[in-house]
Parts: sequence; C-alpha cells; structure tokens
Amino acid sequence: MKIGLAVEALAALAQESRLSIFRLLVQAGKEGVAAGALGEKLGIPPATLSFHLKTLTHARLIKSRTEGRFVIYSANFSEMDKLIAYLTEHCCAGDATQCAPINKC
Amino acid sequence: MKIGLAVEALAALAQESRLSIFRLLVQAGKEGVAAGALGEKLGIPPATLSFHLKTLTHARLIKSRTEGRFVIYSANFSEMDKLIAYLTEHCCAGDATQCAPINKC
DNA sequence: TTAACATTTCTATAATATTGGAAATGTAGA
DNA sequence: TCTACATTTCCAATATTATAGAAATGTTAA
Repeated sequence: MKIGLAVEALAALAQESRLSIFRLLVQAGKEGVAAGALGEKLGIPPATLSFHLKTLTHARLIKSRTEGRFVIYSANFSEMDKLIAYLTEHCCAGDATQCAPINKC
Repeated sequence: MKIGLAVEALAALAQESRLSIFRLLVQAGKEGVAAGALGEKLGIPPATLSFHLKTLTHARLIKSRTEGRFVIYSANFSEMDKLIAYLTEHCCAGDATQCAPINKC
C-alpha cells in the first residue's frame, strides 16, 4: 500500500459520521445496507450522507451495488485489512514478542 | 474505545507526515527515536514536527520520555491495537469465515 | 407516461487543520 | 555562569473539510 492511499483511507475514517457508517457496514457483513437505511439509522440528511459515502467509496473502504431504486453499500474488507497491515508493518524492529496481539476479525 | 477517541486517533494518522512518523516509531519498537532524528530523517522543520508530535501524543498513539536534552518518542502499541480492534469489532455479523485474516504484528 | 421515491450533485457558508519563521524554554558541559 | 544545543510555543497566512437546502437524476410501479 502506498502512503497516499493510506492517508486517504484514514482521513475517510477520521470523521464521526463516516466512522459510524463504516463500522455499521463492517458489522453488517457482505450483504450490506441501503443508503437510506444508513441515513435513517444514523440521523444523517441525504445530501450529507451522500457526501460521506462518496468519500468512503473514493478511499476504497466501502463499495456499492444497485438493486432497483436502492443503492446498497458494504464494507471493503480486504482494503481494511491492507490498511491495518500497513499500520503494523515491520512492527517492533522484527521482535514480535514486544507487540500485543491483534484480535482477528 | 469511545468513538471520539477513535476519530482523534484516525485524524492524527490521516496526514502524511504524521503517518510517516508513526510508522517509523512502530518499526523502531519500544526504544523509540529522538525528536531531532525523526525530523532529520523525514525532512520536517522543528516547529512543524513538534506540532505533529503533539497531535499524535494527544491522540495517545505515541508517548515520550526525556533523556537529557533529548525527547525520545515511541509508539503506543496497546493504543494502536485498541484502535484496530475498534475498527474490526463485531465484523461480518459474527461470521468470521467471511473476513480475511489480519496479519499479526 | 405519470407519480412516487431513493439517491446524488450543486452550491455557499462555516469550521478546522497545516505550515514554518521567530522567539522562548529547558538541559548539559566547560 | 556562560554557551551551545534540542525542542516547544506563538503566531498569522493558507488550505482543506463539513454541512445541508434545493435542484437534478435515475428507477419502479400503476
């Protein structure tokens, strides 16, 4: 992963509404959640929600598919894992015993 | 972890200089690196570096100790792990087989 | 094709973050 | 104490981001 993409992903998550959206989608799994349902659950007006969804999508953290009139969003798990790997890369000068364990997803 | 702290940590990492500083410290391990050495390695002027170190410290992602005239910074590994756990919490509606594995530190 | 609905784009305003020079602070050795 | 050095604070200019109303777009069902 290149630093620019990591910064973009972190910036996308560094905002309360977007972090809530992302975590909700992580918890929802592959099936995802419709845009409207997200907005209703989080109390975010349509235009604002759309702005945040675009930001998360551009950062590759979420993806969407269209089903009829609905746009269903879901987390991009492999990109999340890449980001985490980037943060922990070459941790502790190679001495893994120094590092606390990371919970598996 | 509360969402406000997670947002603060992510915002701290969502900036190229700070992400570089953090990764350098993650890779350095417990011993850490002096402020000046960080600035020199990354080509960041003192005032700017100090601003970024303060931001990372306030977000609890790094910590410092004083040794003579030097201030030695090091990564706060347990806080990093908490942040990662917060992002992946309750992943995939409890179906762990849906999720890609996360590399251990 | 018309009406209802879901979502996005456009736009302006308000709020927040980044940068680095200059000065201040604190530490150590002579 | 005096001087050199490491780091931080102060400050102002500049850049970036968040918000949400209104209008536009696209989809479905009757």
